[in-house]
Amino acid sequence: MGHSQAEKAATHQRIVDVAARRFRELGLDGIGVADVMKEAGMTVGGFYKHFESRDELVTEALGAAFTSLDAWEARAENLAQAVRDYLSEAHRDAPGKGCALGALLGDVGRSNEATRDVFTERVKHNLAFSEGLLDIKDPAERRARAMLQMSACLGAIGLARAVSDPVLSKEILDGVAGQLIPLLPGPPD
Amino acid sequence: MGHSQAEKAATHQRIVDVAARRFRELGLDGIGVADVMKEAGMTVGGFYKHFESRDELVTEALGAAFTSLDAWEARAENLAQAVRDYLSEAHRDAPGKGCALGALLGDVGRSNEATRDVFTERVKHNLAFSEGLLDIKDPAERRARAMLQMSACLGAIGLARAVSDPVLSKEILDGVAGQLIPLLPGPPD
DNA sequence: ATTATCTATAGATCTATAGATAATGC
DNA sequence: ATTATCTATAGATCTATAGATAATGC
Repeated sequence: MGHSQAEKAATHQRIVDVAARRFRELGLDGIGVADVMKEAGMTVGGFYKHFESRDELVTEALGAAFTSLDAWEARAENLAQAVRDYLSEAHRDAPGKGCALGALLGDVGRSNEATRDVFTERVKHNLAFSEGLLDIKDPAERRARAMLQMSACLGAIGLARAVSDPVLSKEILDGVAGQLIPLLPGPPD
Repeated sequence: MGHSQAEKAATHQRIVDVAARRFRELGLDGIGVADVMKEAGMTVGGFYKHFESRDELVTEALGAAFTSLDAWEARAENLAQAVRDYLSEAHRDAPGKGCALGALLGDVGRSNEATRDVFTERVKHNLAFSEGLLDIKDPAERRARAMLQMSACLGAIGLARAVSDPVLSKEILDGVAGQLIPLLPGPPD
């Protein structure tokens, strides 16, 4: 108790990291402030010295979930491999460290403006990145193609997580990846 | 009070219909038993003469949301028009009477087995229907194509609802529809 | 007699705050 | 002196149940 500014900053980061993982696993309403604090090694009372409200944690954790995934982008120059990684069983089974767009798509649609703004910025960012890698002349067509790929990946990972039949789940991952990869530029390997 | 069996059946249907609409609008955790009952014109006390638990209402309402949409299928022989209707602003803005796959995709991924089973059956049903309309020889390719279309539609409607920028939202609906429709059989109109 | 519904409430859980405690940092 | 954290709790909300009431239906 009565810790330093440096410790407070580290604590803050721990809270946000726990929330970023748990929100992706359990949904934006799936875990309460007290349990997030407990997992961060704290008790609930300290929470409001770090955040104005639970909503503020949601927006900050969503942003953190996004920036923690910038590593994906570095590897994503190979778009085909990026699609395979995205539509993998490993990603399906680890939403807590996976894509927050896919994990929280539905929740964000029912969230407040601030949360939807954070989400929207990431959608724009990812679309721009994707467009930059596509080998299509017409800008409108290129942008539409990027939107198709994003939509298909988000829908497929959501479906793969939702269906209770593991055979169907794998079929969706592989089937959609198989449909998307031929649409991409670069050497088909 | 002390109403007839016929009235009870009508009441039951009213509860399920309210829940089917509200769950799609607000998420599976977005409305409580008491509020569902109030909107159905009842008080909370009668609920457990109709359902063993809240979870039972969820599975029954999800099933009802699906069967209430069989009307779509009748009109969907024209696949291109079905995609346009699905990826329309009208559908985006009325999740309560729209596709429950799209509205509840994320929620179902975190739900219990019974709920995921109901969802899974509908996914299989819709895939089989879609495959039947596709003009592709190879069965595996035809099935994968149906999965791509479903994934893209679910992802795009989810994105269109999640982003706070209305221009981007419309762009996603139109862009993805524009990418999907040329892949469909039938006269391009 | 049975039961569909109502009012009322127990018990759990969640957000947010109050006040105490023990460190930091001027 | 300030503050980061703790314990404790107020007040709201949610699921589920108990017991009363007024109809149905044998």
